[in-house]
Amino acid sequence: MIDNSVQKEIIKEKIGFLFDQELIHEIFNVGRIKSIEQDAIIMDPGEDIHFIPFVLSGSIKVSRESSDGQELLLYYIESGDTCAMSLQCCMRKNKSEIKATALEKTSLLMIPIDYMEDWMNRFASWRQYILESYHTRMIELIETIDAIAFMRLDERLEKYLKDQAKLMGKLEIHHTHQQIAEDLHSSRVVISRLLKQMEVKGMIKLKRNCIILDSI
Amino acid sequence: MIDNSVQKEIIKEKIGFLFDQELIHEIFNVGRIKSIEQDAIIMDPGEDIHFIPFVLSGSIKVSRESSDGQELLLYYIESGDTCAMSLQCCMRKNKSEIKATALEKTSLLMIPIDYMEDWMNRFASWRQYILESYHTRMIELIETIDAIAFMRLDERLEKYLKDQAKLMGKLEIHHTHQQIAEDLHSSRVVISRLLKQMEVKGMIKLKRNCIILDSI
DNA sequence: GTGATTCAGTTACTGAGGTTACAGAATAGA
DNA sequence: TCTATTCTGTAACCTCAGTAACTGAATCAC
Repeated sequence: MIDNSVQKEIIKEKIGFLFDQELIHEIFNVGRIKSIEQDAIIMDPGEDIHFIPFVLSGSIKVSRESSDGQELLLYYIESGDTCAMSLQCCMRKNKSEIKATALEKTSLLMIPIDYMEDWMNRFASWRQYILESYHTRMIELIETIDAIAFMRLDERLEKYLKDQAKLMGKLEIHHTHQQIAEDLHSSRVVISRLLKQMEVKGMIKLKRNCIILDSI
Repeated sequence: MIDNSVQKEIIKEKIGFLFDQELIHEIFNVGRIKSIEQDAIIMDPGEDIHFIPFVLSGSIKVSRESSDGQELLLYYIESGDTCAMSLQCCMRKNKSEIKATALEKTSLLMIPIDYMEDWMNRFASWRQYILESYHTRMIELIETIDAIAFMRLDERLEKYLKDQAKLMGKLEIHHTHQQIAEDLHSSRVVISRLLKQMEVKGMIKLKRNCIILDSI
């Protein structure tokens, strides 16, 4: 139960406008706040899911892992959003299909899955939110498919850097080439090569652990 | 309105077990049956959506088109299923993001979008169905991402042929190499090359307009 | 049947991106 | 300060898949 008034204010600010008053009260009653450190793994493929996480602050990276441990970034979840995949997984008590990692220090509102079905039946605003959430993720998955199917790696890299900059709200990106290679499911050498080309073209500046964009 | 008793029987058989009696009656009242010829385009990117289609018989191929007209197969919709993408598109009166084509002679039950929100509020079985539909499509999209990100083209081709055979219920696949190339977003020459390799390995037999699988 | 069209087979070539290997720069830790 | 570790740059090489070009086989239209 959330009885800290500061936390209540944060919840109201981040997701309050989405739901009716009654639902907000129930959220206060059953929700828990959880703080996540940067780079902590929130969810892993095959894990059981018992809570629905709402992002109050910070951001989450959702990625897919192949059987032999290779990764691919699917989409980000920002403040006010939830992880649509967990919703139905929860309702069927399924395993997770994806991996979720905190991109920065992140604060989550955790709702036990037992309330999902009840809220689905009682609150139109909840239904609306869940449906929109699903829809947004579908669109983002399709965007990801567009990228890997139709774009060359240099274009995907450029998009990745810009997306990352937008998400974090600054032009410096603090990632190693290795990390970027994993997100794009490529290799470090190739990413270094392409980044160097972008630097020569004057699009970015390269430092150790840091890429500085010219513009978004 | 559906007053043909044969049609009613078909609907009951295909989707009746999913919904309560009252909802079935409403479906009879507002639904229309539409017959689609093989290869007919049911939906195109950018098109307005006014109806939700349920597949009663036949099957539908859903694909994504890039800006310059290249295609990529996303997933199939079989009897008893609906097109999740259209659901939310409808509710927000959005445009389609995808292209849907009939794989064979297909019979659709068309529901005007105006009933969506009302049914969402009134029928738990409808909510359940819609959520499951979204979830299934998400899983399939992720499977598609797995394929294009982690698999080589020869593996994808093999999977494609087997999926196609399962879907149509027979080992002969009546496609030209060109069609397969489009679905997999590759080129005809490459597909011909890989198919020939599969034939040499004894996995398939090749005829004009027809590929015969050894097994599924 | 005959010509036109569509489909499939094949060769030669190209290029994007992955791999291996190594070296030097930056940083952390003692 | 000295050493160990991590990160980046670069070169040489390889492979998968795409492209262009041409051929013959199958099928269609008349």
